[in-house]
Amino acid sequence: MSSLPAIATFQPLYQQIKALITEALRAGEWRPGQAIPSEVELAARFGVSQGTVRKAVDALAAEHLLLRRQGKGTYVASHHEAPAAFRFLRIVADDGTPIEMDSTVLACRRLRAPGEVARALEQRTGEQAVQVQRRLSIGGRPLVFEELWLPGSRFRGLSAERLADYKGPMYALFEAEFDTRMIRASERLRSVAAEGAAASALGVARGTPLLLVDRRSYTYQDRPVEVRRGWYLTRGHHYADELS
Amino acid sequence: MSSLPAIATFQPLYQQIKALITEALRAGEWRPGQAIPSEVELAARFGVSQGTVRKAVDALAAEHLLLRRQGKGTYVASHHEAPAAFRFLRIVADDGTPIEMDSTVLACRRLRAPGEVARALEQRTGEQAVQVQRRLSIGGRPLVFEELWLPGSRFRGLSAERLADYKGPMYALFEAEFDTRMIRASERLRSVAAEGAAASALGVARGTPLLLVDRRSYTYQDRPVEVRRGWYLTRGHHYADELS
DNA sequence: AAGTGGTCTAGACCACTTT
DNA sequence: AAGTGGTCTAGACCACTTC
Repeated sequence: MSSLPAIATFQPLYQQIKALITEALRAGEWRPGQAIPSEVELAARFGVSQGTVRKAVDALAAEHLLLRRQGKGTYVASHHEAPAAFRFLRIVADDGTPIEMDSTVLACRRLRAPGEVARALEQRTGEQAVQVQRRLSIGGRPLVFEELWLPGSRFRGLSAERLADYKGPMYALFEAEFDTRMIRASERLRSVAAEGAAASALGVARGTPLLLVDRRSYTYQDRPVEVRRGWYLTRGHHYADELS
Repeated sequence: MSSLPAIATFQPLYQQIKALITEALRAGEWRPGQAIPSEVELAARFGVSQGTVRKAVDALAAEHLLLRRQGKGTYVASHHEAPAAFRFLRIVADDGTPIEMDSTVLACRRLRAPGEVARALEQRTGEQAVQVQRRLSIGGRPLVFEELWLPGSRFRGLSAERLADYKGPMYALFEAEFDTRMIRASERLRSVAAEGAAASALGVARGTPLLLVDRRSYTYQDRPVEVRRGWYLTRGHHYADELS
């Protein structure tokens, strides 16, 4: 006879299993790119049937936390693999050409987080944060200017050099070096006139229309870990979105 | 003994059931807002187990073609209900205020579809199409100017009057009056300078930054049935997107 | 009480991958 | 041959809605 759960905490078994697996992922029990135990093993570990584990894993795969590979096993999703990388890169050439952008790091400073940033990151006001500014170009032509803020505690040791030396998506670096995997993000898009740092970094006249993208990114269990603002030059490229 | 499927048409039973249900939806066997038969009835009709029907219905519910309601039944999704309406309306006030836009129909003409439009709608070039132009305002302040093209054959009888008289989302009208339910859409976003018809409809100076949204909408079985271009004034409002 | 979808189990067999 | 996830079935019971 096991103890009963407290009122209002009833939830289906498979959701409890899902939460346990998510917690193991957050704790780093299995690394991105690695296989997690088989369904049979997980069923034994949690004391439920394979069907229940399957339903939990299905849900996590639908959220892109896990990746199922028939005959091989179930893997922890990673930003080192193409499918994950493109989910967070929505800018696309008008003719469908795959894009390959070069990153130039313009700044990487440790500062006290401004109030708005601290709130978004759920930090105490004035706590340390890392500010990064960079430009993304394609064949020498500037396309994006970005400024992002990260919680200082999570990103100790992040520097302009490490950002510049790293080949591949920034989120892959965060995952590999700072144990921080971006799971989802919410964005707000606006059209604005170029000015200030964005205009000069992109080399366009003030007043040029730019797509302004404000992003908040979250890691496991919906913890916010990045605030990002990007200015996109949408000449020959566009932001792609699927509504369904 | 039933006949064997041809080579390369093997697919899981539940996907075949899913296709059969989709075809019934396309054919209008059950109307938007109505309940479809219960899982037990569908299982009997198709000669499979309830579990297999369940998996097919789960997939269709995940694609928002169906809506499950515990204890009541499974319903055909409808643009007359809030959840569906908001999936295709991504513009949101910065402070989160729910928005209520007034539509002013500026034009509704039957024309020969331009080449690009005809291609997008998979029509023969020169076939008839309906062009609609309208302005969306919020409290008297213009927010969006839109131009959209629909295949003439599907939208016989569509007129400026019917558009103007109808209360509610345009897709609800299309669903109720023209048997055409928009299922999904893909959009391309750019930042552009206001000019021409968009500038005058929105009452802004030429050169004002606008968010340009190009949309293609599809009905059952991925048939394209709408091409739409919208110019959004993003002052106090933004386009919201979730990446996951 | 009866009907609906939601959960959980157990077992069989299939498709794919690796050894 | 052995191990993985993928499909399909059958049956039990639960939660919610309606009569």
